[in-house]
Amino acid sequence: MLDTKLIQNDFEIVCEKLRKKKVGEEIIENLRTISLELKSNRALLEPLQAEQNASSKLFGAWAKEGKDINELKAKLSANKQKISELTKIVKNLEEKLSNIALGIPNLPDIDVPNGEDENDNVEIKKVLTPPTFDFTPKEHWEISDNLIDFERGVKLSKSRFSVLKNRAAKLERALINYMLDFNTKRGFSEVAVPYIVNRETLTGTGQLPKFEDDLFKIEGEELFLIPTAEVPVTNLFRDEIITETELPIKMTSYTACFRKEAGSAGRDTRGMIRQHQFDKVELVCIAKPDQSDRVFDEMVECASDLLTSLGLAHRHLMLCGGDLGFGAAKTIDLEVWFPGQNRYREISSISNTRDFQARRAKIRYKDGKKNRLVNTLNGSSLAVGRTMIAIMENYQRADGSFNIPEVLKNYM
RNA sequence: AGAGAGGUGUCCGAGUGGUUUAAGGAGCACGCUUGGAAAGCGUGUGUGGGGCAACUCACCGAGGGUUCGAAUCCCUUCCUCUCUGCCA
Repeated sequence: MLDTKLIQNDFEIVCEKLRKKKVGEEIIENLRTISLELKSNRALLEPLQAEQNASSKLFGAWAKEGKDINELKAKLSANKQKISELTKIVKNLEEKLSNIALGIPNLPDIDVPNGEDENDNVEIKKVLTPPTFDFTPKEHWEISDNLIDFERGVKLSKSRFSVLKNRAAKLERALINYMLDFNTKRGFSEVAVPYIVNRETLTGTGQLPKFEDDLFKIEGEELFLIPTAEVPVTNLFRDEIITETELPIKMTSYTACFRKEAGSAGRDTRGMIRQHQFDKVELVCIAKPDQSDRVFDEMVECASDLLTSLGLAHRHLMLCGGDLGFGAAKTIDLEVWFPGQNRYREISSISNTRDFQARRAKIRYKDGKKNRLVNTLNGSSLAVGRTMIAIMENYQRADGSFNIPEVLKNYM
């Protein structure tokens, strides 16, 4: 959520920044109008409430002394009417305001490049060189004939579900353990969290109210399957005031993730790239505003080094404004090389949301006497399924089998 | 799932219609004291909004209602605990 004071006072700057994210000015204008209207109505309401409070106190005293209270009572009744009318107006405006405010995306950082979509993302650097083959490299589903069972995944559930067998199942498990250990050594403490969360939790991180269609909802309950560990882990601190000395808090968490992939019909239907259920090891950090850039770099480095340690060639991309997610002020994607597809594909996405989620989720820290909003950051380290198929493709041999990276051998 | 009890600030906890303007305690911060610390004493200390400020409004799980006035009474709902049932 954006700071309504910022919208009231620096309207032009907010519009300018949101243009990068392709948000129309009418929405911001509307938000500003309502917030100003709310402010003026509150200014009318509050003196009435003050009077009501004071007079009601008098009422008690007078009644005790046996004074005549009929006139006072009439006055207070009339005042009560006015208060209830104004309260209705104020409540209504508050609701309107929050409905609009919760649907407006975060402002991008100044160094975020302009651009329409993923084609305008800016490559920052490449790490490692893609391997060369003396045969035509295959795609992962050609390599993994007996290891990933797509047909039975569909039988059990529906399309975009799969079953891992034997060495693939074991590799998946090895990767989760390896990733968690790697992150823990970098100072991220491990947490295990629920996979089913409520509406408040999803509103805190920004998935709701706007993106309900992307979520699996539990029938008959106000509960949803998590689309990423970012949701429960960030919300660990919802409605809390953190002691300043505890910051930054750096966490890592393995969870399954569930996404409807509502908008991606027809994309990546073949193979394991885009599934309704997938495993991911996530990094989540809570930091003071002046720490968050440093923490962001640490997270990018952690995920990138993890890929390097697995011998996987990858590149860093700075997302342009048009491709930036709803809550992100700044995002760096890591894309790993897939020889079978002959291209780089996303395997990690690291974002700084600044105080966008913190304002929604009311995550604050004590700065001397003042409570201030923290910055929250999240990033994958890494998407496990995609890492597994990247290993299959990059370590494949001519006979259709594949090797296991050296660092994983102790985990297999 | 059924029955009972309960949800008050960072924590514990008092509070069944009118100085609650949320007591008291712990913790925390600062000061005094001390060679230093502890203890002791003093002061400060909930959240959110408006205002340069004095100050002011709202908030006692959430949402409605009754009343001139609600933490307190009524309704709805969520959650926690205990017992019973079920279950890995």
